[in-house]
Amino acid sequence: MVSLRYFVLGLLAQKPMSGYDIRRSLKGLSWLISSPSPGSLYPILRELLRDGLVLMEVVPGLDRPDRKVYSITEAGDRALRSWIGKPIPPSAPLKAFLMHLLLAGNVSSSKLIGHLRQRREQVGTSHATLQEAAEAADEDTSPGRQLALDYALALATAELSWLDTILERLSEGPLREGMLQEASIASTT
Amino acid sequence: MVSLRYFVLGLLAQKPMSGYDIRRSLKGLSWLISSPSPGSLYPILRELLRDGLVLMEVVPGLDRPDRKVYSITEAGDRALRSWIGKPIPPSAPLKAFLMHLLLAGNVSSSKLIGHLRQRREQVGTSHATLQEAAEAADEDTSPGRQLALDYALALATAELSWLDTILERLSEGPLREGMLQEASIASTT
DNA sequence: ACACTCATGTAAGCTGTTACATGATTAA
DNA sequence: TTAATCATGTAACAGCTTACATGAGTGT
Repeated sequence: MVSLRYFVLGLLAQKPMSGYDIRRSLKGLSWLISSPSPGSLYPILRELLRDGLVLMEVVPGLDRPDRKVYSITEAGDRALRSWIGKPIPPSAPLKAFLMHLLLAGNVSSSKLIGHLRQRREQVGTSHATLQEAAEAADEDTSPGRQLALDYALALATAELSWLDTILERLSEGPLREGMLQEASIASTT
Repeated sequence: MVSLRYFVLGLLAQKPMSGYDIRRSLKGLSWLISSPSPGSLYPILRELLRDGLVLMEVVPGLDRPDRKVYSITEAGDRALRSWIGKPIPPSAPLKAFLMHLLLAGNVSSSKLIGHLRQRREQVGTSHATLQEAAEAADEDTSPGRQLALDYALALATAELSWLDTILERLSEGPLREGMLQEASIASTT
């Protein structure tokens, strides 16, 4: 469900690329996702091709190996948009959400806001749960547990505040330059 | 490497339990880890038994099904401590780190501090990377990418500040009651 | 001579998941 | 009688990873 598959499709939606190009692209996003090994990327490309979501063209390389350049099809575009529209399960790791954001931000601002709102709710719920657990903790609670709880609570609080800030700004108007860097810096310095 | 395996072992180090008990215990920690399905838990117990890290005793239940109660062995205790002592790879998800913290906090405060310091370094590095990426962003950077970057940056900043606060407090003295709740609240309200 | 980048792939394994299967006891 | 709790497990699959394999060209 995290699906590198769709993330790759999202990259191909921007421009046609070979497997190697994709790996380089993904390395540039290493702050977000650990670059997939060829062992996962190439099979994914074959599946996308098999399912008709991409086309493949062999571009002979002069002085270098041939490249298989993949480009997205209309069906692929539909599949991508449908995937972006789908809600993200609360259990999904943060990275899955960031990947969704990244793709949604390139496609539809209303879907983007929808995702942010949904995330705000999910984090709000888990924040409440954490706070209950923290309040229920007493001197019998193990130190490790107390630490872990406080850690998780601090992060949930920060995430919540970031989401609220961004949602407020987005409700005032569309995404503009300079709107973002300030959000994180202001809320944390 | 995340290893539910060792987390289960850590639970058994506190008191002997049956598979069912463990599942209940883990449900109580659902804010930390999604309770493993029986499909992953029972095979793990069999492995631990096979490797001599736990013992198993069948406790016949009157009026209810028999229970297989597992208890940790000396070898299991050694394996657990050795695991807790191992550094956590930077690529590990946050949850893996929290699990480590939780176990380490119950075992050795020096190892706990070691883990926190190591995490501080790792988050510091990724924070620096994120900040570089954020500074390199210009008006050509896609909105999705800007958002995702800022999101990740805000979280890394919050995590860093929590870690610094806790490490400072721990350097002044051992973990005491009331030391924690304040940490997250102070840094976020 | 050695290592690195370009470029593609396969095989085996790890760590988990979902869904299924079984069967007794207790509460609504 | 229907559902929930107690208690154990299997089978199949998902989504990766690591390590291996191949081969040309370029730089030191």
